Amino acid sequence: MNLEDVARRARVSISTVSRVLNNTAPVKNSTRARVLKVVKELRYHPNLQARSLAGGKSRTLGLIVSNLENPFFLDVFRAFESDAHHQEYEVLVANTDYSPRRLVSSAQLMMGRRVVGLAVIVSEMDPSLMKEFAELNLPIVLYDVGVPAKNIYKIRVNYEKGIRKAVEYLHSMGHRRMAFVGHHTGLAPLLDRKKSFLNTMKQYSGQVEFTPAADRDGPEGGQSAMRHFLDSGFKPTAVICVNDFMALGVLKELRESGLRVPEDVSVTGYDNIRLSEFVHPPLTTVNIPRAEIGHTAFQALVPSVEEHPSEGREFRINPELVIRETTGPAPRSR
Amino acid sequence: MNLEDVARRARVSISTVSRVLNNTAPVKNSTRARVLKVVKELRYHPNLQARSLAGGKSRTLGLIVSNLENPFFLDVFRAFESDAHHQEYEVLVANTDYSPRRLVSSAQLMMGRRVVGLAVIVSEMDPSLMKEFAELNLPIVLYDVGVPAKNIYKIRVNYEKGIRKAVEYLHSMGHRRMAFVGHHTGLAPLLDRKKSFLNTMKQYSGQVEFTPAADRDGPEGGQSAMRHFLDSGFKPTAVICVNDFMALGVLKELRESGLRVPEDVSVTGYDNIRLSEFVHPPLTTVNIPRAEIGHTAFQALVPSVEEHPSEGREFRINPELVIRETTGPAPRSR
DNA sequence: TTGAAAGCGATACCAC
DNA sequence: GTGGTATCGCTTTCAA
Repeated sequence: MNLEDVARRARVSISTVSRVLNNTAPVKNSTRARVLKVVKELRYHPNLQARSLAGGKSRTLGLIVSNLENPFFLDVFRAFESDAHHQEYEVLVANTDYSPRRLVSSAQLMMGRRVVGLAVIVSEMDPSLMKEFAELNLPIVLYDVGVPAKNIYKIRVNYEKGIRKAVEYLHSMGHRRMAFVGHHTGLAPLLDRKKSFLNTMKQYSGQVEFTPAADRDGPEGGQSAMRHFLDSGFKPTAVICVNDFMALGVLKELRESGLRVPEDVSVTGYDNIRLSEFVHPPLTTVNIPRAEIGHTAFQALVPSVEEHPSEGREFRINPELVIRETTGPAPRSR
Repeated sequence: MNLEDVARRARVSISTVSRVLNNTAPVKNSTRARVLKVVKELRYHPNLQARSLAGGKSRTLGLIVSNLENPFFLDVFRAFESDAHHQEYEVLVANTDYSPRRLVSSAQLMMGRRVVGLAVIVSEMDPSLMKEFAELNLPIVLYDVGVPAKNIYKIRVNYEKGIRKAVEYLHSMGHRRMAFVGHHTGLAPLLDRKKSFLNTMKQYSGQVEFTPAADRDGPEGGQSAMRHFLDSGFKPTAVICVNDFMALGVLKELRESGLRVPEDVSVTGYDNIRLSEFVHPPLTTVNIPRAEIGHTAFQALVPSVEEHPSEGREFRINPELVIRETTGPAPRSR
């Protein structure tokens, strides 16, 4: 069903139908009513594809994330989507599961859909895609990764600072044997996080032992990474997790191994997802303002009239340590 | 940039470009190569809106859920999306936050996008929308709600049976004071769940006290509902939650009130989300096969060639009790 | 194997 | 106020 069907039935031209549907020009009240009536009767829904093709616009934004299952990304998505809806934008979401291949195909889908702005909140990357982004004439927001360009706005978290805060805190509590649980260390941003840990630890070289391990993102991955440490014989008194989602699994494995948290082992997460308060014990973590990231991304893509048209091309976040109950003094001995 | 730009540069007609892009007719190898080269150089991405407009098709499916934050829906989504991608379908997701208004607008968006199939996995409903669904000429999958019609496939969970299993189990463990934690009891399917609880309890009338409470979906809602019980003076020995997500909050509130689980209070969830194994103690719950729901929904919308074209118009799920560690014998006294 | 031209369902500009 | 029509970027006959 299309405009013509409605027009015929309402005994007007398609132009008029279009006008009443879009309020794009004055229409006599009686005809407007007639058209509206037919629209309702026919349950007519305008073809949005055709509309944006003809109009040349699209009010559609794209959002690509690495893992929707991880509440971190979900929270960013929700803030972004909420802003978008308030301004009558529609958002297309894509999930990559940390796969560069899927990142590329998602981006291509978005471009094919002619989104008017694209937020890429991922950890993986593809060099050629990056180059394409920079050459594109489309506002883009990049998180964690990416080249600079006039159409590209960046959101960065000073991840290292957060890690350092966690490590220093643990060290001050007497911990001298620490482990790092990460995932996808093949991906640059995630590798950097591991390096942040390693670098920070080197400051204590000689007095502190440390080692990293990696597994899938998620509780299962965290659990299996923790099991790896336990099996390997390296028994840390503190475990630093790359994110809260994995920390959930670390806590479980510890519990099942008969180790108490924080008496025997301290654990820290990263992100401060809401779940981190609902596990037991409540998780010590590093806060990253996910909603703010979502809002900022939206702002960068859709510069509001009131606000200054994005002065800076970059938004930096300083993470804060949130001390709860999974951390405590190092045990006397092991 | 469009087909014409590519065509001009490759010195062929747009028809030819279209042909190589879609493999829709034989093209001389040399010209094909030339076209492909230009496509790459120009970083050309076909306009998908135009494509589906011209083609009349769309390979896009719609999925509407009530609350993506609740892992139940996320799991359904992931299974659905995974199947879709394997068959080169794209999926549009919408989240309603249990709002019938948002359900209607999401559905309208999907219809405007001309999806070729729509899965509606929600608890809220709108009568007029339902009627429209039934009149539509579009395959639709409904979960938990809905009218019958030839284009409508239904997925139903025998929710009551699950509740009954939980209640009977708890009763057999000596529990005589039980509470039910739900959310959005204004919505029919959710109200039904509460009623299931109430009805089941009536069988034990005289010997068992019981009461329901409701709050938002999610851990915070669960916590606040549990606090309500505690404050009200009705101190249940067992708490049955409408879903695992809320149970997370119930566990927390109990812990913070100094009540032990399951020694002082038993708790059951519903859904068997993966997180239910990662909380402490691991949650006793009722399993609902979320992935199966996602797969079934996809199958119903996109009948595969091999399978029989969906014989039944309905798929029923029998939930199973999964006993873990949040349930135990009722305490001697309180 | 390739090109020309007729739609697809809207918007928007130009007349009347 | 309202109608006619070019146009958006593509697919799909139909000819050549």
